[in-house]
Amino acid sequence: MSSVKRTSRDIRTANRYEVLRQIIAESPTSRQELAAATGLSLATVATLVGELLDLRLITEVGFEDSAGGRPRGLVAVNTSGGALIGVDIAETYVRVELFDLALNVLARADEDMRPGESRPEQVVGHVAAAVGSVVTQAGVEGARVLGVGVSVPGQVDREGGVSEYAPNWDWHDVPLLDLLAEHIAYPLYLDNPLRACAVAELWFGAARGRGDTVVVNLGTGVGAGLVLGGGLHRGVSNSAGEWGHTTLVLDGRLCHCGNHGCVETYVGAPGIMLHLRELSPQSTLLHPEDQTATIDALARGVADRDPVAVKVVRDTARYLAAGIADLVNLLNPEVVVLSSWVAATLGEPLLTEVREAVARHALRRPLAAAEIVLSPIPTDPVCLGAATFALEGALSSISQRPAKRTAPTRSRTAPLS
Amino acid sequence: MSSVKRTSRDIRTANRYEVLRQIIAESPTSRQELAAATGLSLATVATLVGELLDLRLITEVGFEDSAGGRPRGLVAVNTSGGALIGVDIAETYVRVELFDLALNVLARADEDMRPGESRPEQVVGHVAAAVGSVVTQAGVEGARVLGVGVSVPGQVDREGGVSEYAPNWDWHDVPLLDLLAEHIAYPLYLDNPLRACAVAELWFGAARGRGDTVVVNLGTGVGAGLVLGGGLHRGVSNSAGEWGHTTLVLDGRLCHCGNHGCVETYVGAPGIMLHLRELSPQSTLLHPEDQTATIDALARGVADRDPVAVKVVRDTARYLAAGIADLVNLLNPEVVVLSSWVAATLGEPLLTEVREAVARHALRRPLAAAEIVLSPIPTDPVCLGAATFALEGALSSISQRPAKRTAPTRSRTAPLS
DNA sequence: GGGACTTTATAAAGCCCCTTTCCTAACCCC
DNA sequence: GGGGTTAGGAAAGGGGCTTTATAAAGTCCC
Repeated sequence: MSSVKRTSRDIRTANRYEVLRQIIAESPTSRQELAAATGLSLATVATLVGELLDLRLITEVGFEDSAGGRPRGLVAVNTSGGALIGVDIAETYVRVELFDLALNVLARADEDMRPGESRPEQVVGHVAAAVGSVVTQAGVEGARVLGVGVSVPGQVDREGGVSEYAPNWDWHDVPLLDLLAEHIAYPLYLDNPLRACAVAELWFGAARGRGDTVVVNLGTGVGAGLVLGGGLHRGVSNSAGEWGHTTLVLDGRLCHCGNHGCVETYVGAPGIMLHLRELSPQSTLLHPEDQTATIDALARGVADRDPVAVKVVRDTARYLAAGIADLVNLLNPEVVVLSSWVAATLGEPLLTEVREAVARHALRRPLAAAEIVLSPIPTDPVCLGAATFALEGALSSISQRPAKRTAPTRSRTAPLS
Repeated sequence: MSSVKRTSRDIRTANRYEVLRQIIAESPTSRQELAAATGLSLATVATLVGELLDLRLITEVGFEDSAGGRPRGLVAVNTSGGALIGVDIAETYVRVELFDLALNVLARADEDMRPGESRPEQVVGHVAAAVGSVVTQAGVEGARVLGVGVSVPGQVDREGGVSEYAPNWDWHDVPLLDLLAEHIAYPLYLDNPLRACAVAELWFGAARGRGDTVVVNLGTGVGAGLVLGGGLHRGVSNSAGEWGHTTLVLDGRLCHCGNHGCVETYVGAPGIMLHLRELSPQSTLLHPEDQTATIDALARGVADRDPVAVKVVRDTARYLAAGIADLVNLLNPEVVVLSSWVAATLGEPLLTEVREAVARHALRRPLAAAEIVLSPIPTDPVCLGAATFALEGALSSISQRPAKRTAPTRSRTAPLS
């Protein structure tokens, strides 16, 4: 057989996700509202809510006022019913956040990594320390940590928990989860930041309750997470979404991937800095060794109508829009989300320019269907997405039958005669 | 709710497709083989085979020799159990093919359209004439025609049967199926050639039994059909796959879509001709008014090691490969199929060059997973795909309960107290 | 030629989903 | 406190798939 075997169980899992998503999004809510929002029958919603109650993921929190008639029972996320941890391993830092079940950040730990620290053991050490730290800070008991999602750049084998290739450290087939498991006792889940951001948007962001979505990630690196058909599109070897190395300019700038003119070299933070330097080598906006400071300065510059800043952002938006228009034509998504720190920092001015430029490039019909937005997620989307992987893991590992409290009542009748 | 609601019925439909696909692919086959090939249980396969037998789509054709044990019953496509018609409406011609249920071509009719003939009524007239012709030629009774699939270029609303936008004739919102229904009494299905080719590959070609596939269409126009997650990816407004207008060269050749440097202007037949003319304006390969003749001549030229032809094909392959590499990185498919007449005509030499050039551009991991092949479909893939839409339509409209042909033979034993 | 063994195909039963229907519970208002 | 109204749960029903049992149809061998 070819593609994954679909079974009725997948429907159940998807519905369970959907209901929980809805509850998290709108926290005191009633079964009626859930049924309306998900399109499921009241009975199904009731059983799913029952499951989630049994798992202590949600609790009953009173009743709605009624104007004649039995009042609706309200359920809400049981914020103290568990904790989820998201780990964002990046090139220069490790960030770990601990969330309650409403996905509020309860604790955060950042560890900087010096340029030399590229051995897996060193990275694992930082992660373990930070995870220990957030658990202590938040004061949760270990037993309540439902899982730890880990995001590591590059190519990932999620089932095996292996970082197959991490370009920044030249890792090859590092069994990251096994190494982490020696220090961390909670269930571990591995994936990469592109997919973490995408799943964060799917659960809590601009893709929630919408159709096909492209999550465009603008950070130091660039990539796209694809939410197609209601779920993450992973491709056949879990490496879909490598959009950063799409050729944008034939024979353009040299990229570290070896090709020329990749999207990433124009709209990634280093590419933006390069453009700024080319335009105005002496610009006060430029902080040569600090991407974050430079992008921050650019954003302020745009607000102050600094012509250089405006031009840099506009040019960046045009490059970006050329790429996004191609995505819109190819995939015909309902939503395109601009995510990650560069997008968050440059914000509305970037968005406006991108919208205009995409409108000039894309075909009419797919364009009409596509809405381009900034990510509405206020915190670090990678940590949030990583934690979401842990949440999904915890939810999908419910398979034990409800235990059917059958006393041993001579179940199988003896053969009569 | 957002994306399509999935129900257990969809599973059944998918399984029915899968079983029939398998039977068509390997025609006398047994239930055992089907179960092994599809991963379904024997019982499920048996019921599905029963359904297909009831529908007269397949028949029992004897038994396998056995070496001890009951021999396996063999089933095969019931070629004479029905006919399917595929209609390929293109810019300059209408081609109609009539297929038996094994998807062999039984009859074909081509109608040329003069440049002036762009009114929907004129096109509909040609289609109706050609459909009538193939039915007569093949000598099938009308009642045995299960459906007619129609492919029309551009943007299509398949539910409504409307051609929302056809660039070559500047059609807007033409209710094509309604117009056709006045002349054609069979069930009608509408879509566009990109998706027709993709679905042809999914059922009968390189995507059968494989994972995610990109079908790259090289004809006068260029586009991509996406087979993701075991089914056609349509996007949110059924216009996914518009890959021909992806920007390949910033500020490159002007495209009729209004942009510059679209893939289509380089690897579509007119683009290839333009390149040939630029390289060698007096080339004997060039047939200024005839795309087909020129591409044929190019193919022969490559076989004869004509340096101009070789260079044109190599350059075309490089442009094409740059685009394909981006698709491979973005979608991480298992298969990339080169389809349509330009790909079929240029054949192996093009494929070889494309493979090499993609290998230079794509990232290692997605590249390793992707196999690039020529379409193995020997006939017109658009007609075949269109007919496949009709087949899918006929199959999915089975909802009537099997009627339980219980002769009153007291089958159910009376309760023996 | 008839048992023994093997293999296939169908029937029955069980489990998992989801939905519809019915009924009780809970609340408002008069 | 009763009538009207709405919520929520239990039961029944329908569709799907699988496992297990049984019937059917062969081969092989004595």
